[in-house]
Formats: sequence, C-alpha cells, structure tokens
Amino acid sequence: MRSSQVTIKDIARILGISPSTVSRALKNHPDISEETKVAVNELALKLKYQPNAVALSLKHSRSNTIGVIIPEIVHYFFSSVISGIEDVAYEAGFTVIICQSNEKYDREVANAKMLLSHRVDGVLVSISKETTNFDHLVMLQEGGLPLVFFDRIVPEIIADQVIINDEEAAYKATKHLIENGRRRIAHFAGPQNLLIGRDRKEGYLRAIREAGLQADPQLIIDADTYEKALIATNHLLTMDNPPDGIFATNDLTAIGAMQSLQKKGIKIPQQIAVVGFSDGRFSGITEPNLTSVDQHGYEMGSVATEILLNRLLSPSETYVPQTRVLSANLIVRGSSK
Amino acid sequence: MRSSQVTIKDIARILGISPSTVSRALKNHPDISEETKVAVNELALKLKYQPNAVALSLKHSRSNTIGVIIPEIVHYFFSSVISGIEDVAYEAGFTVIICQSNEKYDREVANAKMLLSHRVDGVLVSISKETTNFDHLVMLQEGGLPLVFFDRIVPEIIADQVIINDEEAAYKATKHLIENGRRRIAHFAGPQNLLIGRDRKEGYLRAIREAGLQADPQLIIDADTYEKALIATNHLLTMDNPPDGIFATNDLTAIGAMQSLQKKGIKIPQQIAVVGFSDGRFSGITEPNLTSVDQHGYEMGSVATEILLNRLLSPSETYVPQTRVLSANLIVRGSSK
DNA sequence: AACGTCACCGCAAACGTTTGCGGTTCTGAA
DNA sequence: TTCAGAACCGCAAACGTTTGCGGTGACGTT
Repeated sequence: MRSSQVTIKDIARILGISPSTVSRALKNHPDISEETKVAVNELALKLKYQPNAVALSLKHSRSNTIGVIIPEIVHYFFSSVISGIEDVAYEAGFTVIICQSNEKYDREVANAKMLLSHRVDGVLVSISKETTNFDHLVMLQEGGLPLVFFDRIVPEIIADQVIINDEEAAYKATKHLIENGRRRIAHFAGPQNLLIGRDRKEGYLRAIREAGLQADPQLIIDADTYEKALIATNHLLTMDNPPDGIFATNDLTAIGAMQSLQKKGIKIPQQIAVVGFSDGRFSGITEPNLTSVDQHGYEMGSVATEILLNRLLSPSETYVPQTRVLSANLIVRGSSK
Repeated sequence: MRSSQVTIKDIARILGISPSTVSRALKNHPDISEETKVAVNELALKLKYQPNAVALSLKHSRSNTIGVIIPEIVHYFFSSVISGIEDVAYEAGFTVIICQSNEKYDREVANAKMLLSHRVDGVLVSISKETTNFDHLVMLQEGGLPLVFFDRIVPEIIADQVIINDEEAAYKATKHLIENGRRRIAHFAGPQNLLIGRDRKEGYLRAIREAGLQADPQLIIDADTYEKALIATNHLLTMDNPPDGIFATNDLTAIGAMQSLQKKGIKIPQQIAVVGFSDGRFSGITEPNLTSVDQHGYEMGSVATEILLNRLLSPSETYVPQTRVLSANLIVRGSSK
C-alpha cells in the first residue's frame, strides 16, 4: 500500500470541503448539492481516485475477501477448483487469497491463522493428507468465519460442504470393470484418514461384494501418487494371481499404473484394464485414453463459493449446514473397454 | 471480518489498562513493566488474540499482500508459478491474492483496479493474449506499486521481469530436430503480440537459417492450443511436401499434434518428430514421451516473488529494472530421437 | 524540603472512510 | 417580524493498532 494513491482527503482539500462531504457526494447522497456532487465526481475521475478497500474493511468489519486453503496448487483438479472459485468471487466483487498447505498440517494451521488475521470474510477448505486435528478450523468458526469444505471434507465439523458422491462414483467405476468381465480388481487407495479415501474404497468394496466376488486385501494397496503406483503395479505383477483390472484413486496414479503395465508389455485394456478418478487433463492424452470419473473441479469451486457468498450476503438466523453433492459420472475411454 | 474476534481493546478493558499499553506490552516495549507484560501476554494467549492485519495495513500503509494476475489458473505452467509464488510469499509472511484474466484484457484491467483498491504492496503479472494496451499496468506503477513481469513480459513498461530465453530455447529445440535429420520443420506458433510468441518463432527461424534450410511460411501456423493443433496437424498432412518435424509453442499443442499424427498412423518420431515447450506434467505421460523445453514454472514464480519482496523490503533510491533469465533446457525424450 | 531523573503509563493523533447528529443559512408562511 | 422547515454542509466518533509526547509518582541526591 503506497502513500501516493489519492484519498478522499486529497479531494476534500483541493475542493475546500470536508472528507465526509466528499464521501457523501461520491455515494450520491441526497443531502449533498448537485453542484458539489459534480465537482467531486469530476475531480475523483481526473485524479483516478480508488476507494481504499483496507479502510473500508476496517470500517465495515467486512473485507470482501475469501480465503482458500488447498493441499496443492499444482494439481489439475485443485487448479480447476481455484479457477471456479476465482471466477465466482470476481463476479461478486470479492478477492481471493490463496494458501497451499503442501499436504502439511502445520502449514495448514499457519494458513488458517494468517487468514483470520487478514480478516477474510469466509474460508473454503480442502484439508491436507496429514490433517487429523481440526482445532485450527474450529478456531476459524469461533472467529465468526463461515467455512465451506470441498472434496476433502471433515465430518467432525458442522459446516457447509461440496462433494461428489465418492462412494457412488467408485462403485460405478468398479462395477464398470466388473461388467466388462474383470474379476480380480485391485484398488490403489488414498489415505484412509481422509473421507474421500475411505469412501472410494467403500464404493469399490460394495461393487465387489455385489458381484459376489471375493474381496482380496492384497489387492487394496496404499498408493495415491504416480510414483507409488509405479511400484505398486510392479508388485501386483509379481503375484501368483495378478489382477485383471485396476481402479485408482486419482488419474495420475492410474497413469503410473498404465506406464508400469506397458513397460512390462501388458496390454491395456485387453490384459489389465485401468480406471482413474478425477478426469484431469491427462485422460484424453494417454494411450489408450484413460477411463476416469469426472470430478467437476471447476463446478465444485463455483458451487462452494456460491454457498459461501450466500452465507455472507444473506445471513440467516438459524444455521443449517448444507451439503451439495455434485454428480460424478464415469467417462469410459479406451483403458477399460 | 467478524466482530467476534478479540482486539487489543478487549484486553485493555479486561485488564483495566489502555490499548496503547497492551500494544506495547505485546511488542515487549522497554517502557512497560514486566508485570504488565506478563499479564497482557497471558490474557492474549488465553483469548487467542490475533492482530488485525487490516488495521495494521491502514496504519502502516503496507498490507503484506502481493497481487498476482495470470492468464489462466488451470494450466500446468501457471499453476506451478503460483505454487512458487505462494511458497516464497508464505515464508516471508506475505499473503497472495490471485486473479485470473481468462485471457481477457477487460478482466485484466478490472483485476488491476481491484488490486490497487486492496492496497496490495506489489503485483506479479503475466499478461493475457488479448492485452495490447498497458495503461492499467502503468496505473499500478503510478499508484506506487512495484511490478514484476514473468513469462509474458511487456518490454514497453520499465519493470523487473523473469523470463527464460525463449529465443534461445526455441533455437535449441529446432536445432535438435535438425541435428536428428529433420529438414522440413513446422512451427506451431503462439500469438505474435506476445513477446514469447515472437521470440519462440525467431529462435525457430534462426535455427532453420543457420542450417542453410529454406524457411517455408506455410510451415509456420498460428496454433497454440490443443484444439488448434489437431486441425493444423491434419492440414499439414494434406501438403504435397509434409514436414518431418513439428516444434510447438507449448506442450498441449504438441500433444494435439501427436494425437493427430497417431490417428493418421504416422509414426512418432520415425516419420515425424515432435517437440513441445514448457515441460508440463504431460511430457512423461504421452507415448512416446514428449521432448520439451523445461520452462521451470515453480522457479520462475519463486524468483519473481523474491525480486518483488526485495523491492518492498529493501527499497533502493535509484531504480534499475532487473531482468532475470532462467536457464531453459531441452529435455529430450522419445518423441524426437 | 526541593529538585531532578527515571519508570510506567495514558492521551491524542494518525491511517481512510463512513455516518449520526447538530449547526448555519436561507426561504416561505403565518 | 418571527418562526419553522429544509438545504447543505462540517464535526466528531467509530473501526484496530501504533507511536510521540507528556503526565504522574516514586526515589535518590543535594
């Protein structure tokens, strides 16, 4: 913030009137004469006066700024979410402070404190993989801030949330594999402290059970990164009875699996089919193209922001937390047909 | 910003002292007795007092916030840059307001005004494809804000900037194709109003000329998106004398080319080699893996932010704009061997 | 006792903007 | 002429925090 920007005081001094009159003239207040209004508005335009949003924030106890805490910016899904957030916030005249936790709890706590200090009006959160204690998020609520969780939600905290039905989506993905003849399906699972990790695994298990298949614990592997998938896939291939399908918790993991398979000369989908999750930009790029659950990142960001803005702009006396479940559809491509 | 957050006034009232004493006690001021300091600090901790950053901003004419204007968040390179920006800002105790222009000039102008109004301390900018008038950026400087351009810079404005040597990188990429025997190389070029578009084309042309090859205008096509590349590649294949190499201005465009080629049964790189630019996450995912110029997004964001923070934290009397050129190396993979 | 110094605070003003309330002047009606 | 109401402002205080300066009391020295 620079001292060389024009303030209401500058205009007042030049016109020989008081700052309160300048303020009222700029707001077209009925008590101010037309002559004064014209003079003020012309000078403000000429001097390129911009209201000081910081001073307004202090005066009104409202900053028109929302905070966003996400695990990682460089991730197609999350960057899509931020894009949706920023577009909706922009349309509503809000600015967006972006914080990444880099999947670290401590960083997430520091981010929460910083946002509280900056007096943001509300916060959109997707928690880090490490986060198992939620005091810092409760603190935000106690500070009067509405929270909206998205994707990685926290059932322990009463708040609005936007999700897809991870269990249902995973169920569909696994069922698709089963309907295409796969009988031994591995699941590359995300962290089980995150609800999305649990739900995706539950959906997978439900489809397995419904098909009367035996759930084999050896086919459920903790692997939610490209690198882990490279290793995990190699491991699967050493089994006496390797799988004929892989359902991965995200696209990059699925791609890691695909590449391991292809390096071993395994034909996809003929020998082993692969399904991902999130429908990132990659899915139309791999060979064969990746079947994937469309997670609607941009829409998730948009909806979460709309819910938050509604909380801010239309406060209601009774708080009923809202859960919006976005449709998640399976997009079938070459990797699983 | 919520009225339920604890202020210095609350602590002052509870302890029966003045707000200025609370402030000084919190800052360990030597004029304040040890007894008072202990009482203040204990109560502040108990009440979870957090300084009001908005009030501090107003008082100090400094917000410890930097603004970022980028063309598009959902883009691997830019999301990498933001990640670098956020990490460096966080370490320095700064927050980051993120604005995307969606490649629209009008949006970029509105973003600039909003950042000025929010009294950010400085701005990091990569301009939109549409931007040919820079008054809104000059306005930021006139408002006292230091600017740092990155990637898409504006030579017309005297400011700090962080780039890779696009011309040199493109020269290397094209030369690599030539050294691998390619004699008819197409260039999928970016917008020529952007310096990066011009420089990449110049580097391409220089390599062509140095090799004693004839530059064929029909081989230079305006195509900087995946979709445009699908079409442009098909068009190239209808030529009497199709190219044997393609140098694309970014990775997604290169991938579009690859997919068109593969759909027509063209072997990559045996028949036509492909080189991209930016070394996004995709390059290790395509088949064959894509040769690409590594654009160092995260490093670019980090360096740009460090330069900006230096401007803010160590102001110098004489302003000498700084240009940092990051190394850009060609990473050779299967698409061009 | 008087004076000077130091410890330890509180007052007041600043930052930019807004808004309630009251002051001043003018005009019209009684 | 007097009074009331309206037009048109300016003052003062608020928001949260900081910081210069001055006030007050205690203590030590002359």
